[in-house]
Amino acid sequence: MAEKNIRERIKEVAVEHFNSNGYHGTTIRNIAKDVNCSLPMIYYYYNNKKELFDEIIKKEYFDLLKRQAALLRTNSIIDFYTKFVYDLNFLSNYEKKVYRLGIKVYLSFDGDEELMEIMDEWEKTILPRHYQILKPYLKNTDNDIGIVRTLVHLLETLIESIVVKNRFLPEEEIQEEISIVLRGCE
Amino acid sequence: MAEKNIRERIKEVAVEHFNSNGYHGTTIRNIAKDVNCSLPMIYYYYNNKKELFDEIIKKEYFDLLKRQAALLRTNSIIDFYTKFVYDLNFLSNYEKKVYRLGIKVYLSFDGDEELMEIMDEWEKTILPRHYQILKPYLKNTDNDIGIVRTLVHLLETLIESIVVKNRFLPEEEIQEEISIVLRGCE
DNA sequence: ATATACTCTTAACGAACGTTAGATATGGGG
DNA sequence: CCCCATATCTAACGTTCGTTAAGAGTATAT
Repeated sequence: MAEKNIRERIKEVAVEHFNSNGYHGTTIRNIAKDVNCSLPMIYYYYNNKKELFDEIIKKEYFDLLKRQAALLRTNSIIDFYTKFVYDLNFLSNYEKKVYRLGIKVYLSFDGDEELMEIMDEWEKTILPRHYQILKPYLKNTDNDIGIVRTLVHLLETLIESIVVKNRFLPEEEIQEEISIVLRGCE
Repeated sequence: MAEKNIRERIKEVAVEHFNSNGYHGTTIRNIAKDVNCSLPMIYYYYNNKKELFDEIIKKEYFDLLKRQAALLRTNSIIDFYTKFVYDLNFLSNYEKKVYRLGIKVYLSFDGDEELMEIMDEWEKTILPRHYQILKPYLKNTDNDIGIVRTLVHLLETLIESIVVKNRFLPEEEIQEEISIVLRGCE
């Protein structure tokens, strides 16, 4: 047993490498080098390269999404979404990279078809979920769904800015943009 | 000389492969196989793999962006942006793949640092350009820049939906979302 | 007809890859 | 003290990769 659980160390380093170089650009040798262990050590904990990648997406990424979705609601809907996005700024580097990797698979820039299908299933839940959250604040006009869709689209770009492009988004900017879309609500 | 300019055929097939498998997942051998030519043929027209990738991004992708930016303006600003996005639905498959590949590099999911820098330069021009376009329609309130930023963010997601996720976005949906952000303008 | 320039091929190079076989170290239970 | 399971290593396997050397086929110009 090394200083830290080696299995976890491997996963952490793997996230880094998959993130920077993609699935095919990442080599088991380089991961081993950064973990400071021998090459077959990785095969001791993971059956193969794909299994390592899969665990990151299926466990780490989706755990992160669920943790995020369980955020408590504040009394203002605009504040809620602002906080939702703003807090992403303060994810750990590891979490940000897992998130980034997930988005990469979500956009089918990496991973395989099996992972893509899992992502598609998740995507279908997004709109209804936010519709439920926003429902009490909507004014029952005929473009309610349009507002939800627009907000979700905006959120997607904001998340990408923070997580994928690694920018820091100030709270006021986030609030301003969300307010523009939700203008009239609440 | 083959049926078509072989150099162009190679580029077309390369776009396909880089798109599906990323830079590292793409092999010169597989490109050659799909082009129906021998492997060194590719080295006859391109010095190496990276040069082939670079030409696609530096020439094809940016040519596409410039062609797109040169769109004529209609009299309504909402119609202008709606058309801007809606027309993406009808890009050729080749153009869509080039676009997708460009976005992949833009999000630094592929490519190298040199290409990333070129992208960063381009990105800096985006906000000012749209501010110029929107200027006559803005009401000189203190969140003018916020509206421009929100619109650009929304456009980004819409473009991604069509080009990256390969969805078809109906004109009404696009118009609805843009209207929500530009609500009050014009 | 012969030389020259362009187009394209077969065959191979060395390097790097994912993966595995087999041995060694380590540490607790009988 | 020895046994056995777990943890880790060195060394190698076969495959595939990017790239190139060397030359064959073909058309044009002299």
